[in-house]
Amino acid sequence: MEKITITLPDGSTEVHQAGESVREILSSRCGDAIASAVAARVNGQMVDLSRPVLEDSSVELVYISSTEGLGVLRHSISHIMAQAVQDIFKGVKVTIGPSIEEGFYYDFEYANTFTPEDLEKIEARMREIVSADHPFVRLEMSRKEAAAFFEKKGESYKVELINDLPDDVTDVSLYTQGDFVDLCRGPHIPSTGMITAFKLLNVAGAYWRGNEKNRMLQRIYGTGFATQEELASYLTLMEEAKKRDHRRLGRELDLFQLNDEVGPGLIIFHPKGTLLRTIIEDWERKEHLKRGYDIVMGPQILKVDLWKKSGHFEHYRENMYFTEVDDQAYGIKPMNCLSHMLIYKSKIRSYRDLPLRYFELGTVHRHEKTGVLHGLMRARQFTQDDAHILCRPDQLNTEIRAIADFVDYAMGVFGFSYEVELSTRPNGSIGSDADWDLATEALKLALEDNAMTYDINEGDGAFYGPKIDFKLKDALGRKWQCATIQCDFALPERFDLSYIGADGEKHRPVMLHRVILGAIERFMGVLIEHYAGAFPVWLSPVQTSILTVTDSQIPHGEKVYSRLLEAGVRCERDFRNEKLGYKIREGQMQKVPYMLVVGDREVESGTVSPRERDGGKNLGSMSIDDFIAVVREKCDGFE
RNA sequence: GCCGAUGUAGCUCAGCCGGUAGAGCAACUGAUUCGUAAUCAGUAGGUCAGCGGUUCAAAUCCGCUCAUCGGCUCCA
Repeated sequence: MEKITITLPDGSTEVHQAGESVREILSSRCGDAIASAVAARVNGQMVDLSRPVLEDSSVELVYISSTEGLGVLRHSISHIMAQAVQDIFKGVKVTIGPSIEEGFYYDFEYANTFTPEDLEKIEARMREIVSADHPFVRLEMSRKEAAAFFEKKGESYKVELINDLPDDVTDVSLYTQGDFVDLCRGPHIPSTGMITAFKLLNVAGAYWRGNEKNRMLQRIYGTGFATQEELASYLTLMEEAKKRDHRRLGRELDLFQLNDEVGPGLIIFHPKGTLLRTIIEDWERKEHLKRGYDIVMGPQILKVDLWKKSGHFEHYRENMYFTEVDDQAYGIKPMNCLSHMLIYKSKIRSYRDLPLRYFELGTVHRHEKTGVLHGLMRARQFTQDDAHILCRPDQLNTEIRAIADFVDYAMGVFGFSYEVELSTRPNGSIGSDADWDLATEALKLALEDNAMTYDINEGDGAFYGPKIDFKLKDALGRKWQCATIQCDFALPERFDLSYIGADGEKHRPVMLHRVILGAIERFMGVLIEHYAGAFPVWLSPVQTSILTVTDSQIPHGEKVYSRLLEAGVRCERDFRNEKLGYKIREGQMQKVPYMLVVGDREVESGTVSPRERDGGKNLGSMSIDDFIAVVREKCDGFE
């Protein structure tokens, strides 16, 4: 028997027989620990504990506590779910069932639909499979054999998957637990009995292979954890997320409404929502002016011919609204670029004039499909903090880097971290390959110059150019696309934009489309959920509320109110005939940062007693001016 | 747009096997004048999403439409 050398995580080595399984190799060494391992990593590759090791290798155990280990567990649960589903329902075909960030899913083809009651039945059957403690067994077959095997079972999706494997794949692996067999790369946990905590969550439709031209399958989502406690805390977190839902908070905090009588995807901003929005917009204008942008404004509707010229009519028509005025066809703008192009064209431009940066808080309309609408996050009318930068090719790098810095600054101000993605040329786009390459390279280079790490999203660019997307992460770790930078050679070409170079000849400028917060509506939605409605002082539409103890302090309360308004503090009065505790409770639920208690003591000394929302601390009585200073300090650097 | 679920008072929800609607909170009115998360009492509030069908009778059963929610595809 051949001997092999095994390197352990601590760097030590052992000699073993070739062909011993990972479990055999590590059992003496790791003792009890191996019982809680779900899989192993051999030379960096994830494998089953039962996998034989044939050559010199480094070997380590993978536990549920690691992200990968949890993924293995969840993936195994998805197999058990598939088994349970096929046990209970006849005529179900299996497709794919991966683990995902928060759990797992499995897609099935089934003539009937799964109901919530079915999920309970499936869960019950899964528990039986778990207690039967079936081992997960790996089988290897040639792809031909495997295809024939699944063909015979009528599992046509599996056959399709096998047939679509790259040509150089000769063998595939299958996993069985009990009498269930599935095509699968693995690895899996040793046996079904290892599972302690799982729950099926919901049923949803999903296209086969994510393509809307394909058949719609039924997807069952579930999740699993190492312990019941972790599962319970996950479910609690979901409840918390629900409480932060911006649609719910929007109503509770009286920020905005979505009304059926108005129409889907159309938002009415109430006074407080409008105030919040105005604060953000004022901040934007100031920050843009600081960075050398010019603020501009274009019309809401532009003639259809102009949209034909830009390419939007051809490439974006399904998302546009059209109208007619005096027998003339108009398109309602889904993007703000056209007016900006015409501003550029209104004069002859010199190379010395560039870059020109046109900024518009531009309201656009897009006909979004009904199924995607979602409160403020996905609306049919929204306002972008949009800008178009026209520059010389040699300025591209500096401009892109400056935008990336701007985004970085803005995310810091609002308290978000973010990730960066670069999206390349999609199908059906306009422009030459050379320009696309140039633009893509420019974006890439700027990111690298700024030392930003990024992922590449192949084929996900806009129809006119590649883009950098910034996905911000909120307090619950959810990601939202907000900022984007898009590089565009096509529109300057279509509009025949030019500048006079140092050589006295005409040259073509390059254009950057970019947003920092994205859509103000979406950004507000994200902010609401991020802060759970408890905005920092500088953003709070109501910064303070004055609470009288009894009616007799109303005159003093009014005085405080007008002093605060005058000082620019956003302020409300709660002079109702209610007990102080009642008013405080309400102010707390309305998430007002400071409540100013005004009782006889304050009247006498001409002061206020602020109570902090966060922590409920009573700051004691202070003069009105001192309180104004407290608010100003909290807003310092933002406004 | 696709798959599924849901739609009852401002909000959260109850309303069984069909017999013309109910609670809590909110609102309003009155009393109370109160010191850091809910004072008491009373009043009002519903074309049961809309339209059509079945039935002696529909919130309840059936169909269509609209909207919302969870996903898929798409996206700021």
